[in-house]
Amino acid sequence: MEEIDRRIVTLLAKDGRMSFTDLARETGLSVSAVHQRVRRLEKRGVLRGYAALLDYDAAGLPLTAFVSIKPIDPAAADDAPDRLAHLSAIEACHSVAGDESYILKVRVASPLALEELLNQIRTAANVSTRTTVVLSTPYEHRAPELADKPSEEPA
Amino acid sequence: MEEIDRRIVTLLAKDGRMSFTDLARETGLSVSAVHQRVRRLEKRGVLRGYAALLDYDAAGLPLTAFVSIKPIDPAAADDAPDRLAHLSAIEACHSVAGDESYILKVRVASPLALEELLNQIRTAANVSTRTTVVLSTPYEHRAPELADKPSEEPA
DNA sequence: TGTGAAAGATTTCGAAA
DNA sequence: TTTCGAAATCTTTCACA
Repeated sequence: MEEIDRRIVTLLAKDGRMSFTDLARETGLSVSAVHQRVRRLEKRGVLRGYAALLDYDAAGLPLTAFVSIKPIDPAAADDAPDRLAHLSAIEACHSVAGDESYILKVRVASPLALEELLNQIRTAANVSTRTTVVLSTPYEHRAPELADKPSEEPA
Repeated sequence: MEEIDRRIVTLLAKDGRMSFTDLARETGLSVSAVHQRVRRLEKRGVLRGYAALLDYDAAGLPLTAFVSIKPIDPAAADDAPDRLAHLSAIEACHSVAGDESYILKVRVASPLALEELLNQIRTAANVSTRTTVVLSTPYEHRAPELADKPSEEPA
């Protein structure tokens, strides 16, 4: 990925609705050239999609938490992500190194909803949970600074 | 926030570039009515912005980690988020309940870059760190399911 | 890969209900 | 808060360098 593509990706990471016209102006390319590059980045999977960023308080999901899970039966097949995918309160699932096997990020409406969710997680995936409640979020979803040589792999 | 707004927010959370024309069709409103609602949701802050979702491997930041931090001097002013804001590798900063005070989500290019980042975090905020490395991410950034009564507060 | 141009969609905004 | 309509912009594709 070259400089121009990195610039395009950075701009779209900051403003996912930026127009091709604006991208063209910012990059010094023609509109069609930018268009072509964006399509290529999408097809390659570098740009995975676009999303609106929400205010979760206003959206009725004011309680965020990180839930670390550990299998109760370490011998059982590890398909926790699949078993939990139907729970829409789970925004993300990361497999992690360390004592526990996954960290889930969850968003719920209330402490009661969190309690119910934890029960669902435990029974659906046969895991124990350890929950860290988020009190406030100074910042989130910041766009990264793309460095010099992101993925020099051949197509 | 009423049903239609929730529908609009949900649709934009899934596809941040959906056109007003499509939103209108999905909601049964006219294009301008949808347009006005979106603008109002943006002004109210319910829609906080739009972002492209990246493939961080392809973007050259293949290493994700959660860094929990704890102040070395518990009596010092707690301004860690401000002191860390300049580090662009930090994607998010959550104040949390529990033994540690913040959880940071970071994205870096390599283990070496992570080591350097941890040093910067420790010196910039005078904290100790505990790092959990992400091995893989089954899913992330899933759109929430907005419930019946998200924020019934008066304007 | 790049460019410019043209056709077709979309966005935006004022006025009316 | 909604709708309609028209002007301004944007998207998309094409032929060609």
